[in-house]
Amino acid sequence: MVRPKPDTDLLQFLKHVSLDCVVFGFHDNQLKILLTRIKNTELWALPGGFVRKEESLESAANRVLNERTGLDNIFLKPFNVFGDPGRSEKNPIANEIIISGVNNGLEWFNQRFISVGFYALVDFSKAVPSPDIFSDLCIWKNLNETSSLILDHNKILNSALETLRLQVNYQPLGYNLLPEKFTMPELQNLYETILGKDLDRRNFQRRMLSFKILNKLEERKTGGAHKAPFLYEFNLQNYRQALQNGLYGGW
Amino acid sequence: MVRPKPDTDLLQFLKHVSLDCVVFGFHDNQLKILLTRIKNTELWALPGGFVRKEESLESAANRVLNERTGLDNIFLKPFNVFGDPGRSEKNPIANEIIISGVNNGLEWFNQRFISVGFYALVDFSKAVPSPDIFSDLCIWKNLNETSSLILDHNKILNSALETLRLQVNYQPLGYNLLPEKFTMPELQNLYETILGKDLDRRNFQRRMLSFKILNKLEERKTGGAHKAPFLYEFNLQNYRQALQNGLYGGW
DNA sequence: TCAAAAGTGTTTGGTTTACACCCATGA
DNA sequence: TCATGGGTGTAAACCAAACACTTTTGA
Repeated sequence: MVRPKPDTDLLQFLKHVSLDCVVFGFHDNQLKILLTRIKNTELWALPGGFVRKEESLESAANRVLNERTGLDNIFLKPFNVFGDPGRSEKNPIANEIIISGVNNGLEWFNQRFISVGFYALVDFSKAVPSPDIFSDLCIWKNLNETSSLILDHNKILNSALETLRLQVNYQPLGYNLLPEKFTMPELQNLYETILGKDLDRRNFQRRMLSFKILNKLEERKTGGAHKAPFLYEFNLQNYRQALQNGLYGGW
Repeated sequence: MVRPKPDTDLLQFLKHVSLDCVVFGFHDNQLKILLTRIKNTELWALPGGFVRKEESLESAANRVLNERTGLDNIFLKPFNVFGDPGRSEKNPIANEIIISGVNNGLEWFNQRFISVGFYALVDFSKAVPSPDIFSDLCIWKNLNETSSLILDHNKILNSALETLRLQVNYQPLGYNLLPEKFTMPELQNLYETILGKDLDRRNFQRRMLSFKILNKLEERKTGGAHKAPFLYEFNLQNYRQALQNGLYGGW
């Protein structure tokens, strides 16, 4: 097997094209975003990368996310393109590049980039974040801790959030963001967090169950205070089917 | 004023990046798509183009569409990115390029392209289609006449259609696709065409009016057979407001 | 034993659906 | 004059919002 050249050989990538990933996870009743901290700085960025000359965009995104999370077969979708001239000017990574002496690094990062934004949904409990060669840290942040990212990454993040909200009835959010087994309150909390509003506990449950996309398990989630809630899992077959038409309704 | 260099100078554009436009119009109760026919062939393509080095993606799309339709301020949105390796191999335009002797043309068209797909909504009655330098014809086609486009343009078209259907409650489709004054049956027909199913005439009208986004005019549309229907126009202020939350409902 | 979370059920009111009826127009 | 399309109205079915009561649990 031929080992891929290391990422420091920038000539293997398409010029002018990059990708940025907004990786969503859910933990402690909070929507989390995966961020990297650029080496020798306090600056935060979305995980991103470039596209190899013989690689599809989706493969590139998968590769990048695999490197950042250790996961395979991540659920991801392109949601927008960011291509304003000047958007990638003064990229702080360029400084890091100079320091680490990557070949043609400065020239590369001074290009104008058209960046394809992907959003990804991952199981928080399974992801193992790890930084790339430009960063010294890669961790989950709460949404309210993402206020000043580099370049136009806040714009990209907001665009992803907007897409997530619009597609809440058309994408398998719960399936990808929650562990295999979860409780109804956890699922509700996820929806409340994404939609940014409270939902009635009883109506939510009735509605969710009416979709016939959940299997109720015998087990309950013990350990927490208060009454132990039942565990559910997704009925994948019915779920995919139901999403074809959208989980109709305006929450 | 400095005149822009002619399009035959390909070096003024970003490498590896292109854009393809799915332009929708509505006429004779049919959804129409703008297509170009490649010179010296019977091959049809979506209108497309490249991105100047100092130009935003949106400006590039606007420029291309202005050239193809004569219209300014066209409603357009990026809806997807198409970047599979090989998608732009064997581009039939390359032959045309050889014939017309464009500088570096063959090399240019043999690149791998990441193409940004835009969909546009235009008033059929106002657009004046005209071909680009690679085509000898630019005309409206019905959806059912678009079966074998070049490269992956059918895939792009289908993706645009899917987006249109998903966004039917969130985008000002009627406002951009219909003339200023239109009848309720025309509006209904537009929705039926996009959604691909029949709607009840009376319920459609009640619902549309309940959104408060239409001004009913005194005039009626005369000339057709049968009872003359009233004309309406959009109440732009209310329309924009209403679209913020989506025209709730599952048709 | 009590506050807080979770399971289950019911009432109510608005919305959507499925219709019926009348009017206008050109063939 | 009549078939067809358009304007207006209504009853029934359905669904979603609001709310009550009971059960379980750890502090």
